[in-house]
Amino acid sequence: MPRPGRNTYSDQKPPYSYISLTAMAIQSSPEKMLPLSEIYKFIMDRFPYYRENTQRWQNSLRHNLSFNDCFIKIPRRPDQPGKGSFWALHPSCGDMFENGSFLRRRKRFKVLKSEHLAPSKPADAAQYLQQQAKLRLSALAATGTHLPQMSTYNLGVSQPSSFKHPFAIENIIAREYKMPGGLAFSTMQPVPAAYPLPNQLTTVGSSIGTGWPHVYGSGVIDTATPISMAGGEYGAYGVPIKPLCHGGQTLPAIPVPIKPTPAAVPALPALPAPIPTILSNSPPSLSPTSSQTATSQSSPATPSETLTSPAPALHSVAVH
DNA sequence: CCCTGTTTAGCGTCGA
DNA sequence: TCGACGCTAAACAGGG
Repeated sequence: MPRPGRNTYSDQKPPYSYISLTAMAIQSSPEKMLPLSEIYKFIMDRFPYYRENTQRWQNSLRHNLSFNDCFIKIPRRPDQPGKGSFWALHPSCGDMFENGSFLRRRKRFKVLKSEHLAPSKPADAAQYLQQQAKLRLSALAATGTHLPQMSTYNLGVSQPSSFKHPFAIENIIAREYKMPGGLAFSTMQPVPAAYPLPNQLTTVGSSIGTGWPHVYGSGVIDTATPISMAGGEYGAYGVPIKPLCHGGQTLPAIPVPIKPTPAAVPALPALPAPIPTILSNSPPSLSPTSSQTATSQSSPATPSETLTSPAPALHSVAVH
């Protein structure tokens, strides 16, 4: 199979499904939620391949957002003009890619139908979620807790502030992005968070999310290309082959899913559920399974089994 | 009008 | 072989 050039994959389809690409984009944002346009932007900035045929893949991507329960829609606040809603990852979509392949999930993520804890009606669900979020936020504020970059969902969960979600920008793109010491995100953020957190942290990922410098174009990527992880040079994009979405129970900041799913409020209530930590800490031993470069199709080039993640996210409903 | 979002359908690939 | 999953196309509705 053709091995993509060293510096560019512009003509090669990245070894990631739209679901994983979308998840990456969402997770790269400080708020853990992005409007559709920003998701497009993220993907196009990062993967030259997707700068073409936009009509095609964007349609597919939209399809995925609507079709997959792992994505939840978060409405804009009235004072936030703009088109479309924000999209976030469902709290329990954690181990979708546990098998290490980002082309094919082991199971499709589906929201649990009989979530006894959750309200039955969508409307109630949204309200419920909002309440939950409020509670957590206020609790957080009260304790002066430093929001560990992730989300309020991590609250209650014994999680060290150093926790880094697999989708965390650190894991995803940190490789080639040398964040200029805590670049403030605020000023460059084109789209205000739907539900800004009190402590909108500005750690690493901050500068990336939406207004991040065109890293790719800036040469950071093409020149770097240092990583040789499974799948080969895709590391150049800084896309973590492994750490991506696995067990992380991260969440969009204060999501208020408006998905028309009847019982669309699964995991949230179960917040205090322990998360299969590990992942984040999983040694960066992205074993260079090298062998073959992922060519989108055919072989997912299962990039490494290194991320031994014993516990298959329990509460994540990988029903299907 | 364009973008966003939903839904349906068909086809190819992969894994059990 | 079959079911699940992913990709693509397309139609349609609603909103800015």
